[in-house]
Amino acid sequence: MLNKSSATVQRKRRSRGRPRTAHSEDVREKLLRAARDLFMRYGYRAVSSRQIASAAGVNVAMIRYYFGGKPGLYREITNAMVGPLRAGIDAMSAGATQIELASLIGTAMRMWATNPWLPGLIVREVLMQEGPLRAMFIRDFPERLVPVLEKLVRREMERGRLRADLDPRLVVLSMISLGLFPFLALPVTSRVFGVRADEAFLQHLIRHTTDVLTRGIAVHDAPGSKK
Amino acid sequence: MLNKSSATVQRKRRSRGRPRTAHSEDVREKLLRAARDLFMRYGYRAVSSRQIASAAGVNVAMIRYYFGGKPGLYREITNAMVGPLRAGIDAMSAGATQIELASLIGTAMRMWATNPWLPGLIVREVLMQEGPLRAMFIRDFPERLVPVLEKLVRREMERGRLRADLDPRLVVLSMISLGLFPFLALPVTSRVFGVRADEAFLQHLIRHTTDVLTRGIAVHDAPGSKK
DNA sequence: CGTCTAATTACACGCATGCTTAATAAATCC
DNA sequence: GGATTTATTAAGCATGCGTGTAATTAGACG
Repeated sequence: MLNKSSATVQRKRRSRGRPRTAHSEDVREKLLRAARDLFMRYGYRAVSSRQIASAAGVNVAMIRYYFGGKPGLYREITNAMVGPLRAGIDAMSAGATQIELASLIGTAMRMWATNPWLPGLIVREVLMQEGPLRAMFIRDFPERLVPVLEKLVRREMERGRLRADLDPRLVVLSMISLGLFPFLALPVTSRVFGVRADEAFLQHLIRHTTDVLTRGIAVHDAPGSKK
Repeated sequence: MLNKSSATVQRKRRSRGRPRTAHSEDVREKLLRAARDLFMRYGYRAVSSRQIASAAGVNVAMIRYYFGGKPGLYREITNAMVGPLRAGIDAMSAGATQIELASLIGTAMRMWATNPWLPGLIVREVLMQEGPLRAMFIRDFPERLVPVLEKLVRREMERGRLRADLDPRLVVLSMISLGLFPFLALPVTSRVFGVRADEAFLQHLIRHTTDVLTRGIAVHDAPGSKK
């Protein structure tokens, strides 16, 4: 009878107040998950609150209710993703004396492979002019990481393990370039290079990268000794 | 007398119709310049038509008048910037037999230094999910450039100039990483690494990069000969 | 049972966006 | 010199944005 009154609709529209079964944390969690996916794929500005809410299947106002607003949601997500990385840098900064340069790149690359959103997030926030947290990111990453790496490189040079005729700062830059860019390019790489981004490829890539880098910056003192 | 009528204002507001002195191409040019600066700095989505018009000092409607709309303006700009690069790739694809791999990176790096917006533009359009021209960019760049480079690398391997135990596709990836990323990072690099982005630094960077790359991927057949 | 709190919805506000249109005036043409 | 074309402006349109807010309801507490 095409009844459009509100009394008998009861289709998919949820009624107004508090829901019957209390699944409180559920909404918060769903919002976080949807927002993480969208923000990491398209960036902060390109994703709207309504898009996030729609993807999470909840009302828009819940963003304000749980996170205070769109920036609060973004901050929550970035903090969660970036915390372990920051901790890693700090740990490296503390015990920098017993770290092997060659294994460091493998560690970093494993980090990118485990958290595939991180390279894009860092590049978007740090290198492009985008993102509302740029200053924080720059303070957290390049300004903390680069001096540690530079000191490491200089130490290895003094010990005669790295070519001393190279500019240590540019060696650091090359390390970051080789270690980070392939993961930035991964979505395109898999199509253009015809490779699959699986564990086997990751091992292959790490071996290749460390190989190319070390045979470039390592001193060739005894070229015929180790094959 | 606080006269607010339109007859005697005559301040900065231009009168409605066609301007007295015909500076027709001027407006078009000013729009292109302003749009190029803004688009390259902040990306397509983050820049509004009104921002561009305001920066160019012209009316918003002129964007539609001259370019049909915001996408038309963007297309015009990207085409102009990307044309020479595309031509370069095609030329390389044609006469790929007499190209030296080592000098190629220097050429590319000089290209980035001359057109500082290009690396950011390419990364934004190709690697991130952003940008309305992503498909076109992918077809124009990685899908055209990568096979050419790969063939070049394989040829150099067959000639015994490059290590044959490396994966040619990953060598190409490393070349692109080392050649492109430093220019992506340039705005941050200059602050974090404490360097100035001048001609001297460019030469230094090119020398360093080719050095690191070639001593990594080149065959060490006569290690003691050239010191 | 009455009150209070937590969780959720619908709605609307003000603003910015890209785009369109009508009006207008100089330049040009026949 | 009247008609047409070209270049420009102001105003407005629909849409989408982030954010508020009042209403509503289930559960908790006394």
